[in-house]
Amino acid sequence: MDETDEQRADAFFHALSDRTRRDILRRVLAGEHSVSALAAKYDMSFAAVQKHVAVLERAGLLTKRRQGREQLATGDVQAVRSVASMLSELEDIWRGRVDRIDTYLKEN
Amino acid sequence: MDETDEQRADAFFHALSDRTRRDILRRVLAGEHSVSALAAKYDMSFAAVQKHVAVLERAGLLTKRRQGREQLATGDVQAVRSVASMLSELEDIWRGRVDRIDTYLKEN
DNA sequence: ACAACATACAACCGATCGGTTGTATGTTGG
DNA sequence: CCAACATACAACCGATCGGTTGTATGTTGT
Repeated sequence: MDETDEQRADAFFHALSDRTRRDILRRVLAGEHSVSALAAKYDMSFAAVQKHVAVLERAGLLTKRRQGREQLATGDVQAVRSVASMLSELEDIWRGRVDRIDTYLKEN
Repeated sequence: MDETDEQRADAFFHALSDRTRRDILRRVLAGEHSVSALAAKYDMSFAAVQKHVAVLERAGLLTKRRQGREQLATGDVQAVRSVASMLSELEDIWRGRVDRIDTYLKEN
């Protein structure tokens, strides 16, 4: 967990901390959706949904590809897995199965 | 993912979205620490650290037990695992291995 | 060509966040 | 007993968040 990883973790967990964004992520993991198609599903403005998509994109949890006038969003399962691996690291710490404790907790 | 689970997810991911809180969680997963012992590790006020501990506690990521005048905090690895299982669910959606799609995405 | 559509982004607003200081309450060691 | 310690919590502050409306820019179908 270096500085860069901590920044990625900040972005990941922040992006996942909002219900609407988690719901959007589920949809785009199931398949490509345009931003407007996503916006149509929620009781909020297009701009609000567009910003949620942007947050997920900045965190690396989805990518967009342009097709004509639409922007198609797809969930990035590898990013989801790297969040999962951050949690595994926590589990490893709990198990005491940490190779170099000092990198995780600069003691004491 | 019912309403209650969504609330838990909100609390989990919000709690994990802060660096200091993730660091505290690592420490208390490795072993019990009093709130003051934790506070001593960070360049911020005791009150700030106490609030971080409270956020982790409200999310269920740690529990406290009183011993004399100290409050000893321990990380709850089961809570960490239930966050991991929320991510597995996302992976399942990506794989198309979702039993009841409608419960995840009330289409269309 | 051009009207309608899809997207992006800025400005703004109230609410929440992460930090501070100060105060109150309980616990303990000498 | 009481001074020092450990914790909790309220009030406050600037920054960020999640939402809004409005505007600009590109793309498309007819």
